[in-house]
Amino acid sequence: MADPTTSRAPEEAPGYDPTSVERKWQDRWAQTRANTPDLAKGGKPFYQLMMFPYPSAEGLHIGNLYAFTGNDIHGRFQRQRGHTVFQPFGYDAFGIHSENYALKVGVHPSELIPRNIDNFRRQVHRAGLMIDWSKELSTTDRAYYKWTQWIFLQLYHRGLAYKKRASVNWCPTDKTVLANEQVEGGVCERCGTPVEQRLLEQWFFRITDYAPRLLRNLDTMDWSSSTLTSQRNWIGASEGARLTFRVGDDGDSADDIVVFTTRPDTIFGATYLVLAPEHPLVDKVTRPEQRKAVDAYRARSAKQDVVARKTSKDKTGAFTGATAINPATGRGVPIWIADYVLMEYGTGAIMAVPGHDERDFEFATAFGLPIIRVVAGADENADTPLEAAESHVEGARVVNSGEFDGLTVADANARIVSWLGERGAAKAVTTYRLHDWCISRQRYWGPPIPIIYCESCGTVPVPEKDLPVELPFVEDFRPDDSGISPLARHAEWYHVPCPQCGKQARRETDVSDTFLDSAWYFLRYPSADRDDVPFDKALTKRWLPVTSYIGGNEHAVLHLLYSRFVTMVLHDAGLIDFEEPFAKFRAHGHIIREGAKMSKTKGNVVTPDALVDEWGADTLRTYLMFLGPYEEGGDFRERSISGVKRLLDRVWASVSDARTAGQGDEVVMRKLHQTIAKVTDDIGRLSYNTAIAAMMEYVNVLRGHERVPHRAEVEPLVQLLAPFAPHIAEELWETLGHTKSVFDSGWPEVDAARVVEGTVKIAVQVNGKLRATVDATRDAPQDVVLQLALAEAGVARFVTGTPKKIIYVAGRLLSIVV
RNA sequence: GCCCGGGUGGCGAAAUGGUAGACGCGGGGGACUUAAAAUCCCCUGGCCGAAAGGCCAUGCGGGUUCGAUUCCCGCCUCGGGCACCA
Repeated sequence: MADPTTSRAPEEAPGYDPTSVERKWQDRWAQTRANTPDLAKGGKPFYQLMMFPYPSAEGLHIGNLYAFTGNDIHGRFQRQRGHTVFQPFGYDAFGIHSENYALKVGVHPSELIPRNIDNFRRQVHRAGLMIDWSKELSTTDRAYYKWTQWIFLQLYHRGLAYKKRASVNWCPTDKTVLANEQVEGGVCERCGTPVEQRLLEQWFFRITDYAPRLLRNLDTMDWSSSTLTSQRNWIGASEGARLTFRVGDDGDSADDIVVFTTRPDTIFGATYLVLAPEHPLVDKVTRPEQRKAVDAYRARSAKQDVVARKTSKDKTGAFTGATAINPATGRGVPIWIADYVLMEYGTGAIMAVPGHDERDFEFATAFGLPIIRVVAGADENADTPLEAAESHVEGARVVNSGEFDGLTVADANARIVSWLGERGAAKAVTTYRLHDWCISRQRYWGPPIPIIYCESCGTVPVPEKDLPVELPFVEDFRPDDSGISPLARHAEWYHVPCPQCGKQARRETDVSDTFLDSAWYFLRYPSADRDDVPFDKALTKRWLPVTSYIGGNEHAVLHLLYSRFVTMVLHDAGLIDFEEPFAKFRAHGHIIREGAKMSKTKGNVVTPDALVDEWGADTLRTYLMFLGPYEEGGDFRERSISGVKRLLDRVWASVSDARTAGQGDEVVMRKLHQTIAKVTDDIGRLSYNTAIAAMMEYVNVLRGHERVPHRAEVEPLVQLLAPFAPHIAEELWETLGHTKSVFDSGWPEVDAARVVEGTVKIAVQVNGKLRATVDATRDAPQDVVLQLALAEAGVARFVTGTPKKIIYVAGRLLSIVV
């Protein structure tokens, strides 16, 4: 870009040069530690948290910058409003992403990650974010993951960490375990090979124990409603009942099959039972003559890959030869196995009601099992034939159900549960869809799980004093066919004396899930420079829970739920005094480009570096926020960035011109105070785009006449602009003769008296159509406005007789109905 | 299939019951300039009309209301998430 200063006459103020202004203020902020608040003493603590990024090799993505800027504006605004604002930054640098990238380029992650972090830090610095760099952290720091392991131990000691055999996603081509996020539509996201299931011993956290609380607290939390909804759906509570069916032709066996259902009212229509193929009772109930068929089916479904299971919903199954007694009808029903029943949900067994469940209907049709109607809609009766499963509830009544016939679904539900309950065959329960959190990763790049296995002592947690269990340097960290972490190949590390008996023992070789790293980083930040504690008690009390957290909704479930869970556990352990980590959470939208998602494969990625070079960080920041409503995202169109640059140029010019002291023009000052009111309100609710538009409007008024602006007209404008464009604001604030930072200058006050207009335009409608506007005082009485309105030819023309009705909204509109 | 968002000028958008299109981009015209850039000013939803003015218009169809982009009912469509959850 041409340097605008060269063409200027010497007596004119120098033009706006973003590069030098931004460098100057970034350096000054660093020198004066301007963004490092005194966490121990600063008044009105305000913890503004942004989601820390995974430091990819590609560098900062424009989407990262969009997220950070939205936080930064809110944080800077709060600071100007008088809060001590803590806005830290860090890196979520462990995990499969780094590892896979390292494998691809052949550089060890321990070398790659610091490099990436340096690049991220540089880019974040250039963006002018108000970061307290004294508390910077990376989850890969020894001083960080030591405490991640400590968190594991806290859960372990409270009985919330346990090991069990569970299936993992296995890619036979890459010979590696895949996280769920790496499986797209049943195939490996890297090579496209169908993913298989493998059974491995894995560590789990008992998050399901906390499901009711995780769900209940949502009702009173100040979070984006979309995020709350996602969490509710993910936890997925279902109200229903456990019903017990006794095995055997006449219910003589000692075995009970317990099913879960949300529709106990339909039990009279339960014509068969289905067990998940891996259900523990399958072996026991299967009759000898059916053994072969059952075993064959179980073998097949165990081997079946994920793709087949996800794409084909055809119903398959096998008959066990056994029957059980329906506790409501007293009749025998056959017991089948089928993979449409999932072992992980409910009890792993269902009562099938083919008349009123689509899946059961398909299965019953395929295998010729009886279908009975037990619910009838308003225009149906007990004998209306069923063409398909009918699941209606509202206005429906129970039929073919003995003494319960004629009851509504809701009534029948309650009555049947208590009726069966008296005989010990039913119990009302709530089932959750949430599963326990599998934290094991058979990988290299993560914090080793701090557990030691000893022949004599069994599973022994690593004593706290021995933390961290350091991640050793392993040259070849490629996962292999064994499904065992590469850490097992490091003999000196792997073999370790038992902390209890001192005998030769071996370490757990799994590392923990990256989501565990990020489930507590907000607790660490205020104490990030402390090595002796995970988080300082006093600082934590003062700074947590997080005051304001703004992040992407892609983390609506996992990260935010895990963070809540870990916080609750630490609360229950008496380590912190709050159980919800984020007092306020807002989900921001996503940025797309020219109507399409930005992605490397589409080749439409824009890089922040190039944009900062060309336009300056202030313009880029402000432009990103101007694109659209922050909570909905925006469409990046580079051509329109010039409008925002023009705003900054005009503000620069106005301040440079403003030499006159005094009151300021009345019309301009009124607009100024209206603008202050709007910008203040808009930033508070993250409506950044309209705040910027309001400032543009004000600048249009300010520069509308051929006149020299007064100081009083521009000074508050600089303060309003500061959160969006911090560098230029500091520079202009200094130009205006201030020695303190604009961020310590406060926030302009609205003078309410100046905001109100003397006369206003009042819209006049006839039968709902706008016919004229009239000028009147804000509080003019209806009669006066009506007279004015009728004097308008455009109104009189349409008002022929006496008006039927008149609606008057003072200061806004007059509506005449004829 | 289920859940959550959207659909408004040429484009990004604003207005959450009260003058639809603020603000910005793009486009057109003009001023300044030898010229260009920059800057500044004016115009810019569609149709009819010389003008005054009128009519139409917020995905589609209904409804409530003096008045609906906004609230209600039914659909179409795009984006995101989940998916045999009993």
